Amino acid sequence: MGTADVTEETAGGEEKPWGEVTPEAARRLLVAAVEAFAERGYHATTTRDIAGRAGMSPAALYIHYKTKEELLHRISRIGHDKALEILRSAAEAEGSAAERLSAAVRSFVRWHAGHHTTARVVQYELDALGAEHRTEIVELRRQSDAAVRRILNEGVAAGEFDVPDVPGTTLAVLSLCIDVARWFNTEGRRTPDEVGALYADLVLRMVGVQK
Amino acid sequence: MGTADVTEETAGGEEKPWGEVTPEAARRLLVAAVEAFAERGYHATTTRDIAGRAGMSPAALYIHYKTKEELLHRISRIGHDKALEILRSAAEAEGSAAERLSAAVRSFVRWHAGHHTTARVVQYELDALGAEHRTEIVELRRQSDAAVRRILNEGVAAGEFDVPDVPGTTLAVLSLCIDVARWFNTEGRRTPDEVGALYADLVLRMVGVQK
DNA sequence: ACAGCCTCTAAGCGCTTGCTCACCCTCGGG
DNA sequence: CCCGAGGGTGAGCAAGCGCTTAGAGGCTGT
Repeated sequence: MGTADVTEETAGGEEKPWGEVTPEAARRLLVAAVEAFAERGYHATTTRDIAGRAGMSPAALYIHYKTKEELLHRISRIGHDKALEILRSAAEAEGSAAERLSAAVRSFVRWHAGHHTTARVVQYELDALGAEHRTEIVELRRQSDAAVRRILNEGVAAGEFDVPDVPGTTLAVLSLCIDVARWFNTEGRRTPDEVGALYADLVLRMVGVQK
Repeated sequence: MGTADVTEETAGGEEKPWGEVTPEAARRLLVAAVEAFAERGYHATTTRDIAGRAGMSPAALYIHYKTKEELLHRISRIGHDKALEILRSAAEAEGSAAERLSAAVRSFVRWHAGHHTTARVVQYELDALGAEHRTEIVELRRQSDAAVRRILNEGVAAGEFDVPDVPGTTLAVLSLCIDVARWFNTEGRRTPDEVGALYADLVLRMVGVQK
């Protein structure tokens, strides 16, 4: 089955939300689930609600997904993959540590703001996953942590950053970015780009870079 | 069995865990609910689970609380009151803006780490409240926002801080502090005091204060 | 044409949920 | 001694839950 790669790079303009989910009906169900989970939370969402949003009968869900938890897992997995990829591609680019940190925070935050419904599910419904699926996802988060910590360490080694507590600052930077998914609102006055720029600036200050 | 052994005293203030909840049985139920909500979330917690943790039958809950949602409201209200009071007393103290900001962040974070089970319910189960209760709580959060923004504005006016975007930075500071409740773990290697100190330092850097 | 397959539905099963109700216990004041 | 009041319980109700099953409908290849 699975054709592969999850990576569909958002080049410049177009963006197809969940293109990698292949049977069209399965994609509709998944999109409906993301909306419902983000709005009411996993446990408060019923399978009937998901199917209803997708314009299908409750039973249709079980043709494409074994359980409601599998739906959450798929969402969480794809979302984490995408978030991690975004972080990494910025972190592994060329340039000074300050430039890479700035780019990583900017794009990571922009994703959390722009896809805040998905991000909310991805970041805040982790406990609803079964034990096995959860450990799989936790491993992905460890990799996000490692990516950020690496930039900080390199910045310190190069004398660019002044960071007394690298693990603690790594935690704080990621926490700051992730929490964007909680408060960001499309009707608010800031665009994802603006929040990304603001946060990149704030994080550079946290590591002692003057502008 | 359960004696009132839960007394965690924070030096510097008279504080009994949930002393203001008056019938003893009601207090036990509320403490049980905080634990359960923090562990599994509001919607995944059953009234039977809460009653069971308090050593009572499921029906006992309804002698002291009209609904499960009222329990959440009581917890949320008391928790927000306490968090806001902690923020305010630091914010309205004497001293420079930098000193007050540092103290506010330190104590706010310390509370979120030390009482992370309560804080998790208070900060992340807001959507589970009914409409009326939610707007009441949202007003309290607006006041937290105002308290922090005031310090930032005063610091900028006094020339202590360099903050281009005061509302945005206010949001970021509060977001950073609040998210502590999500990741903090008692078994981790940091104490609430250490996290508070680290975060106070990071926030001072965010507003452009050199140490 | 039609068999084989996949998608989707109507109906519903077994179970759990939030919550209720009739009744029992304990206890202080006459 | 009885009394009434209020905290507590066992049993259980109506509703809603995740999920299953039997079968209808519509493609495709021969």
